[in-house]
Amino acid sequence: MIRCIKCNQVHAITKSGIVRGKQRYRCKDCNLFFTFPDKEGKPTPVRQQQAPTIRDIATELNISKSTVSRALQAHSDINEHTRNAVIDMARKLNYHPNLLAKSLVNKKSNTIGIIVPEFVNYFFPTLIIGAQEVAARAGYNVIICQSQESAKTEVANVNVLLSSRVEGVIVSMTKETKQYDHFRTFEKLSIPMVFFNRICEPLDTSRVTVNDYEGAFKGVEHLIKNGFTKIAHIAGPGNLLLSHNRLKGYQDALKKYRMPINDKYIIPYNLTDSHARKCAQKLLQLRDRPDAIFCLNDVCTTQALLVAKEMGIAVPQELGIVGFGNNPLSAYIEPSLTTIEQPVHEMGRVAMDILIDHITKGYGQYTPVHRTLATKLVVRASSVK
Amino acid sequence: MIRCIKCNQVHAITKSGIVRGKQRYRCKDCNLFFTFPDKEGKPTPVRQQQAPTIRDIATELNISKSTVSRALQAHSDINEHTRNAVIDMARKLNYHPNLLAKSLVNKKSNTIGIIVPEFVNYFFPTLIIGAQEVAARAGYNVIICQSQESAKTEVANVNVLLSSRVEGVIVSMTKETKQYDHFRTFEKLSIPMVFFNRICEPLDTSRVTVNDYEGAFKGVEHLIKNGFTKIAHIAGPGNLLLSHNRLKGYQDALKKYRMPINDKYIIPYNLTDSHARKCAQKLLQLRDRPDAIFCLNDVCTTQALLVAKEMGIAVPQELGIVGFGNNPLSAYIEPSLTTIEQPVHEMGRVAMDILIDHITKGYGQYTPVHRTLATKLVVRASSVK
DNA sequence: TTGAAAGCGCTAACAT
DNA sequence: ATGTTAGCGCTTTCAA
Repeated sequence: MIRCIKCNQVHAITKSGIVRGKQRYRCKDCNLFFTFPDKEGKPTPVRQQQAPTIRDIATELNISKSTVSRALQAHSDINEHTRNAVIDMARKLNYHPNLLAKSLVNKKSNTIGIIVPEFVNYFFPTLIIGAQEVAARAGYNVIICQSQESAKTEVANVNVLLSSRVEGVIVSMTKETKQYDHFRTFEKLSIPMVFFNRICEPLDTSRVTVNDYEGAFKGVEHLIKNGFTKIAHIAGPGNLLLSHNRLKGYQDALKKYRMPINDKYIIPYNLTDSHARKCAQKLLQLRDRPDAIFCLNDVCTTQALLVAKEMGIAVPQELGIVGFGNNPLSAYIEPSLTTIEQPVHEMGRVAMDILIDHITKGYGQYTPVHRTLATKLVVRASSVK
Repeated sequence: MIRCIKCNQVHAITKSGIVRGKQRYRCKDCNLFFTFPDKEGKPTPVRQQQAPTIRDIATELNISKSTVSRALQAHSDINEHTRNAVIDMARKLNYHPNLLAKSLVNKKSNTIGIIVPEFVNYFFPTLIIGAQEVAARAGYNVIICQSQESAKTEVANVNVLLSSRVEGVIVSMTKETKQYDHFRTFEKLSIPMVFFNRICEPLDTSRVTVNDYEGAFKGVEHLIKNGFTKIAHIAGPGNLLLSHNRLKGYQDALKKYRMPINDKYIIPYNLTDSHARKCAQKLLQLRDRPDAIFCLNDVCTTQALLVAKEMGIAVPQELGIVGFGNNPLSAYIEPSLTTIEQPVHEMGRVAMDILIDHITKGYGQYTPVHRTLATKLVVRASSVK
C-alpha cells in the first residue's frame, strides 16, 4: 500500500519508471513524483514531465479520447473544427503519439530488422544506407543489428527482432552460421525475410546477390588475358555460397583457358584482417610463387597488396592483383586496384523493396524472388603489366 | 458486425492485422484467419501463425497469466515447479516476450536513439559500433537515424525517437542546424542527451568531443616546423563549434610563430565531396599559391591531395598536407597523409557510457559532463619534405 | 504461491 | 459527428 508523500492518499498512485534502481511513484492528484529513501531521511521528490497522451488532449478540450484519436488520424467522420482544435492542442502540448501503444493495438510495429555481420567495412554501412532510404520512404523504422560474425550473437539478434515484433527482416549471415533454426522462427510466424550477399540456401526466401560466379570468372579471365599464368585465389568461408560461387568462377576461368588448377594456390581465408595478411604471406612465400592473386574481397585485396609491397614484390610487374567489391580505397591505394564492382547501394534498395513488397502483400500472397545484380570489371593498375 | 466465415458466430472475432490493404479478422473459436473479398467471390482464408503470448502459455498449463508473467521474470514468489513448467512451455511454444507491451506497461522502452548526419564516411559508422557495444552490454536497443545533413530530417528523426519513447539520445548535429527547439523537447521530458563531435552549445547537456583546438594547433605547428610558410586552411561550416575550434587552433599556431594570417588562405567548405574539390582547386589556383594546407577532415584532405596530383603539384615537396581524422585511407593513399588522429571507437563508447549513466541515475540525479578526448598527430609522407 | 482485475496509450466497433 | 467500451500483451496490486 503506497501513500503519496504529500497528500497522503492511496488511490491515485501509479508506478512511473525506475530511478536509480528504485521504483518511482506518481500521485495523480498532486502530480508529484517521488521515490522512497533507502533507510532513513526524507523522501526524494523527483519532478519530471511525462509525455502527453491523447487523454491529456481530450481532457484539455473536454472531448473523448476516441475523438482525439480520430482527429489525429485524419479520420473522415470528424468535424473540421474539432480536428483543428485537436491538432492545435497537440502541437501546444508537444504531443508525440506513442508508437509502442499504437503498434500494440494495431498489431503492426512498422519496424523492419536488418542483421549484418559487421559494419566497419564500407559494404554493409553502404548497403544499409540504401535500404534505409527505401524503408524511410515507405514509413518504416529500421532496427540494425550486428552479429559480429558470431552465430551466437546472430541468434540473440533474431530474438531481439522477434521481441520487437518486426514485420520483416533483411539478413546477411555470419561466416559461422550453419544452423538455421533461428531463421525458421520468422518463417513460422510468416515474417518475410530477404537474404542478401550471404544468403541461406536451405531457406526458401527471397534473395539478393550479385553475380559472384560471373564476376570471379571475368576477374580471372582478365588476369589470364594480361599474361598471368600462375593465378592464386584467396577464398572465403565454406558455409557461404558466395565463397563457392567465386571459387567456381575462378576455377572455370582457368579451365576455359586450359590452365592447371593448383590446390596450393587456393587458400581459405576467415575474413579477419590479420588472417588476410597471413594468407597473402603464405601464398607469396611459396616456392613456386603465384604471379597473380584473385582475392575474395576488398579487405584481403588490400592486405595482399600491402604484403607484396613489404616483401618487395612489384605490383603488377611481378604480381597481378584483382579484388572483389570496389570499395573507395581500391581507387586511391597505390597502385590502384583492379576489382569487380558490385552495386552496393542498389543491393540495399532492392532488398528493401522486395521485403516491403512481401510485407504489403501479406502472408501467402507473394512468392520469393531471387534477384542477381550485375557486377562489372573495373580495370586499374594492379593487373596490367 | 463481423461474422466468422466458417462458424458464422460473431463473438470470437478479433482484428488481426492488415493484408493487402484489407482488414484481416480472426475467429478465436476456429482459429481461422480471413478477409472479405472486394466485391464478390468467396472469402480468402489466410492462415497465419500468431506469435504466442503469455496467455497461450497460461491456457496450455491451466494457470493464470499473472503466474506466467511472474515465472518468466524470475519473480521470487513462485513455485520452482511452476516456474520450470512455464519456462519449458515457453520454449516449446517458441515464446518471445512482446517488447512493445512490456515497454508500454513499464514505461520503459529499453531503447536509445542515435542521430548522426550520415554514415558513409568511416567516422560515424565506427563511432556507432563503439556506442552499440556499450548499449548492448547494458541491455539497450539502439535506433539509428541519419539526418543526412538536413536540419529538416533531423527534426523528423527527433520525432521518430520521441514517438519510440527512447530513454536517451546521442546526437551529432547536421551542418545546417541552427535552431534547437526539437532538442529542447528531450530536455522538457527529461530524456538525457549526449552530444558528440558536433555539439550543441546552447544546450546544457553532456558532451563528448576531441580536442579540436589542440589538434589543429599541433597539425599546423608541425607544418611550420617542417618549413612550410604559406599555410592555408579548408575550414568547416560556421554553425559547428568544431569548425571554430580547429580554425582557432590554426590561427593561433600561425600567431605563435609570428606568421601572417591571410584571409585568402582560409576557405569555407560545406562538407560535400564535390565542394571539397572546389575548395582545393580554388586554393591551388591562387596567384600566391599556398605551400601547405591544413584540412578540416579526411574527406577534404583526400580531395586536396587528388587535386594537387591532377594539377601536377608535388606533395609534399611543393605542397604540404595535414588532415584531421586519420581514417584508414590516410595510411594507404600515396603519398600517405599526415593527420590528426581521433579515438573514434572510444568516443562512441564514452558517449554511450555517459548516456547510460544519466539514464540509470534518473532525472535530477546527474550533472552534465563535458569530456574532451585527446588527439594525436600522426606524421606520414604528405607533410615532410 | 496463485488468481482476478486494473491499467499502460492507443484504436475501432458499436451505440447514440 | 461523437462518446462508450473493449482489448492489444504485459505487469502489478490486492485478495485469497
